[in-house]
Amino acid sequence: MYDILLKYISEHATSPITEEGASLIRAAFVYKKLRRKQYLLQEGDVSKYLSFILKGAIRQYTVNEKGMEHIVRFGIEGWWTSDRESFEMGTPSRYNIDAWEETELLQISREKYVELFNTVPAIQEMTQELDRRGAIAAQKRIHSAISLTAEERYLNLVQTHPMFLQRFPQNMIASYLGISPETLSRIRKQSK
Amino acid sequence: MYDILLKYISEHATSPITEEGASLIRAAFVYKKLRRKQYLLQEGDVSKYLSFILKGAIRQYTVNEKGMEHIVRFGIEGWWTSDRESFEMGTPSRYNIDAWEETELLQISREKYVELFNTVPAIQEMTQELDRRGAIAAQKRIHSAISLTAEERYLNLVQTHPMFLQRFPQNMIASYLGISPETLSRIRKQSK
DNA sequence: CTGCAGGATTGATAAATGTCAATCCTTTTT
DNA sequence: AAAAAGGATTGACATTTATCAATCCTGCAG
Repeated sequence: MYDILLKYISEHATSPITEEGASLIRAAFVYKKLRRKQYLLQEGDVSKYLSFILKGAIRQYTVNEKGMEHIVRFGIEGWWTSDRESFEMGTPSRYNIDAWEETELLQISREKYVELFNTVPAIQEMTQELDRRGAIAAQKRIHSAISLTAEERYLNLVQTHPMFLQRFPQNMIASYLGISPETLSRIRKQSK
Repeated sequence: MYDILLKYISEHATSPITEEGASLIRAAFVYKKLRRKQYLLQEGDVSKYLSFILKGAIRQYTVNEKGMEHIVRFGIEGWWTSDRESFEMGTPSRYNIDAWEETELLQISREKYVELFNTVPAIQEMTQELDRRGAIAAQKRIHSAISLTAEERYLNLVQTHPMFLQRFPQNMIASYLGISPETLSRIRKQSK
């Protein structure tokens, strides 16, 4: 179970994980299983853990006054999830995170993460690598949101994250793109 | 001149900068001045430097086939600029960065940055802090783009970055918000 | 099988936003 | 002081996208 995580870390770090590092990692992460629709985080709560997704699919979203959901992030196996602001600052989150598919996680608390960060070089390197990729991806998504039409954003998603289309229903894809489900349906028909 | 940078770094790091660290920093950063409208980076070029803005105002944007500009980022004194993807990967950038006001920078190359990162703890800490803040800010901007109306996005900008409104013309603010200048003009009239 | 629940699609219509062209300001240049 | 340039505003109109309501699917629970 931890092998998947250890493999992931070493693939995203430059230095290898020592046997001791591996033990520390195994000791710090706790396994958790979520059923479909189960919350990992609810608005108003503090995001206590950073979770590595072993299997399954989750979404992070807000709910506005009118009850409309807006998905800011999807996650599937091999991705991490948490509300970073809440996790790092200890403040209540404005987001919900829940499982769309039955999901298995490995979770670590902030304290243990900081500890690992300072004792296991591969963890530090992986963090930097993920920050880098995250920053680049965020920039692209912002650019897409402000400069493309609904159809272009959809076609872009098909190119960049086709797996999302397999794993999440269309109404969630629409929410992620910032358009209504009806508009997405029409775009898809249009695009043959 | 370097004092502004050193002060900035120490304010965003936990460990203090040693005298030796300060010398290394001074040796690594090079001063550069841009006139109004001068490019710091042009689409197709590689972003060779990470720049700290001492004074002035810049924007990072794309130009599409129709010649329309879309601003993804503003920068003023105390902010950093570069196209991160291009800077880190050495790939040609899709963005332009140019000076809106006359601007003074301190620039560092990737090689020197990596070197500083590995020898000056405060640089490493500052980088982590900036990544954290950048990730949180990016998340908020994505959320704003997919879930708010044009008017709400504008009012949100007024709250979060009022200085942008002072420093950049309205057509650039509109571009940053992903709306047309006419729409922004009408929103502002509307909002009394 | 049958019925239902969760989505997806479709049509009609409304609302938001973009586009184009004219005009109005201001500030800078000559 | 006049002219030019860069923005901002306004009106008319076009286009995109949202909203609402009615079906339509399709998989699965009884």
